[in-house]
Amino acid sequence: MTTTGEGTESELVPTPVTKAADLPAATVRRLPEYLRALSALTDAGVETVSSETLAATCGVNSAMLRKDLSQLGASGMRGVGYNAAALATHIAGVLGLTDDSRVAIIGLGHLGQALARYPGFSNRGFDVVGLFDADQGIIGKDLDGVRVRDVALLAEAVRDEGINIGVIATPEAAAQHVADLLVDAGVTSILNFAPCVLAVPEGVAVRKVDLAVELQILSFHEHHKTLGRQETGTVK
Amino acid sequence: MTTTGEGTESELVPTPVTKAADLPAATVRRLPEYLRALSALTDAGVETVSSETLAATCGVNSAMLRKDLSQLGASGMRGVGYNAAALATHIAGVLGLTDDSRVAIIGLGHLGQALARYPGFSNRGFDVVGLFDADQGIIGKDLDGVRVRDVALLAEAVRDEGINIGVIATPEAAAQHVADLLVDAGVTSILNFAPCVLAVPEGVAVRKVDLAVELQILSFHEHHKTLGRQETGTVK
DNA sequence: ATGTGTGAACTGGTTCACAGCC
DNA sequence: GGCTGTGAACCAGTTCACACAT
Repeated sequence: MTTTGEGTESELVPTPVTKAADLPAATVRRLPEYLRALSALTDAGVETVSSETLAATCGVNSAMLRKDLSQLGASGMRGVGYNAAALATHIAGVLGLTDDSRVAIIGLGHLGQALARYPGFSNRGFDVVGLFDADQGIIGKDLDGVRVRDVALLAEAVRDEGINIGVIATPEAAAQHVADLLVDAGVTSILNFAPCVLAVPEGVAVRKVDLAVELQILSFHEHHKTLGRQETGTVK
Repeated sequence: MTTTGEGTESELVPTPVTKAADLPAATVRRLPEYLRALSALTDAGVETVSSETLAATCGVNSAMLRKDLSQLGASGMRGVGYNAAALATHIAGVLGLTDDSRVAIIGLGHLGQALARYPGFSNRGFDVVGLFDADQGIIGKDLDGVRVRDVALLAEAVRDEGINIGVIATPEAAAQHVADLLVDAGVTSILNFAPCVLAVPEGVAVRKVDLAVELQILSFHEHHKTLGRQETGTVK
């Protein structure tokens, strides 16, 4: 079974480790936002940024930002702030973005095609190297330079092309099967857009994005605003 | 059913209130998943379901499910379980799905077009009645029976067509402007796909979906898995 | 016997407030 | 002065375990 991480190599090292082994999940969720804000700042020529300023642009509390950053071994200068460029590099390193991840998208309906062409992926360190579908009408089609292949070739491609993230954009009915294919081929990170819960073995990370769920949550707030008085429903 | 009609505050009322006024955010997030699982069950002919079973299909702890349900005034029968159909109806009522929400999508690039045609919206009680863009090359185009209009007509349409949810699928640069338009037109629920933090007044609910962020979170886990095992761990 | 409903314990996450360094 | 780093207080969310209804 998937060996549960056992990085015994650096246990004796006495230094304040830069290693970000087990960050709280809540912290990890916020890192990409920090990174994006920092990129915007450095692009604008900013060199140093205070936790107060950065937190404001990310919509979070400054104390939380500082705690998050200290948890990953990043450090600012007291009285000054953080070096924006260095901090961005550090966060990118913690997130493992230094070498591009190789992504396969399975299911090239409207959503899958949109994902395949989504500039935010390539812009932020993700190479979409594989597109797969079961529909002969789509197989062979070229999307921004990547040809759609038969899903039967998925396992081979995962091995040969070092794909390490699978994005499932199939209909619900096919999602679990595709997940099984990915897992069998050795993929341990899956992003699932199908509206269903996937069963995967331990050690495989699955994140689910259900577009309709987001609308339903908004619907709840909308519904309860219109019930009686208005409510401060500003959620994140 | 769902007598959630009264909008009056009920602090003095001694009865076990059916009111789902301020549900914990964590509970609200899970309701759509419960609803989806229940729909699947009723479609399969199931009449009664235990918290244990339902929780398993939703991937949550059964005690949490029971607590969630009791918090919205739903009730099962001790020793038996929950009536699947009645529970589904009740949750739908709490989420405000009894009358379809009217959705506008702004920005019809690849992602916006995919959203416009996403079957999960109409299937789950959302009417996409408005499509808007600023690009003359897209305005006028017909997407599954809905014509793309000039974003200049957005405010008018919001008022005339009772649009109450806005979905922003524009590039980052336009997102805040569109959000302002929506807010000015009276929309208080926004789903934002642009990778930026929107500034909105109190009382406006914004949910953000950043597709790249999800990949970055997966990247983190992937990165830290491979710190322990350096070869791609194709373990079965 | 079975499975809900819920107080109580627990875990994780956020905010506060201030000591310490620049 | 200004701002980071962090213990302590606080709060939300989750799990446990069991009384109680059917």
